[in-house]
Amino acid sequence: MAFLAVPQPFDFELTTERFRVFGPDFVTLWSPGGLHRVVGGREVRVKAVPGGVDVDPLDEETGRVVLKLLGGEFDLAGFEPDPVLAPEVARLRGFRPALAPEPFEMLVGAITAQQISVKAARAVLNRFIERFGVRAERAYAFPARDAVAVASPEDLTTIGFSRSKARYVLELARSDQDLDALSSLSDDDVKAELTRLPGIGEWTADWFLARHLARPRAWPVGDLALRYAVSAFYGDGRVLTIDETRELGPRFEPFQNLTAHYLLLASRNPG
DNA sequence: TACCAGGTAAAAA
DNA sequence: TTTTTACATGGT
Repeated sequence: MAFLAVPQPFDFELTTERFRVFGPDFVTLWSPGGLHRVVGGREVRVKAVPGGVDVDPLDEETGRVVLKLLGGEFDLAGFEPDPVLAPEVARLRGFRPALAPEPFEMLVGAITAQQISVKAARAVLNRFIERFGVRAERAYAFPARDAVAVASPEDLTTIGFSRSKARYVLELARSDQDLDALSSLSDDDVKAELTRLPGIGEWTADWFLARHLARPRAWPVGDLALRYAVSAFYGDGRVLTIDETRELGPRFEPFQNLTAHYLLLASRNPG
């Protein structure tokens, strides 16, 4: 049991909302007592305390993972939201976009969520985690890339992946792409590298920039929920097209990522 | 019961 | 080059 400071402002309940509202996440498992996650093979419990979180057990790697998970690297204090969004940012003060700490986890999660509802995707992904991941106490470690690489397409289609997605996940696991090395590239270069892989289009690459690398200007215009949210705040009554949503991006410069996350959270949680 | 949901690639026009 | 279609599951 040890205190880990989180940059202020920080609201634990708002930040962890996405680990509850779409159904349980077996890898980042929410319970009334706090968040459970496996780090380095050990289960860690994270709960809110004033000024940050209590982490048990806490070591250097765990601190790094938990801070990333809770969006600690976003510069919320320096966030200057668009005037239309400002009241929502004030209402939802302390919300930090929760990040996927590992790149493979981010990409498999995004592939799973392509086209289908987040709740449907969550059910499929949890079966994948049960099948290929390792359980500690309550939470599972996300399946290791080499454990997935030796799976068969049928292993994945049985769980609920489409044949296409089964191939995307297997080719990603077996690809020689160094996913950790992507963090040193520019936004455009990350997208160029990722979209060379089968099944990774602009939407998936944009969310990788947004929810794994925390790039300030990530703006996932292909995302249907984001288009609905943008349309609700900036539209004229109809749903904006992808191109129209893209054209609004510069208005939020350089806070596109935070803007997208606040728009989505505000839309899910109307005032 | 249908229909749609935080896309992508391949086929068809 | 642009438009259309197949895909799989879970919630409403």
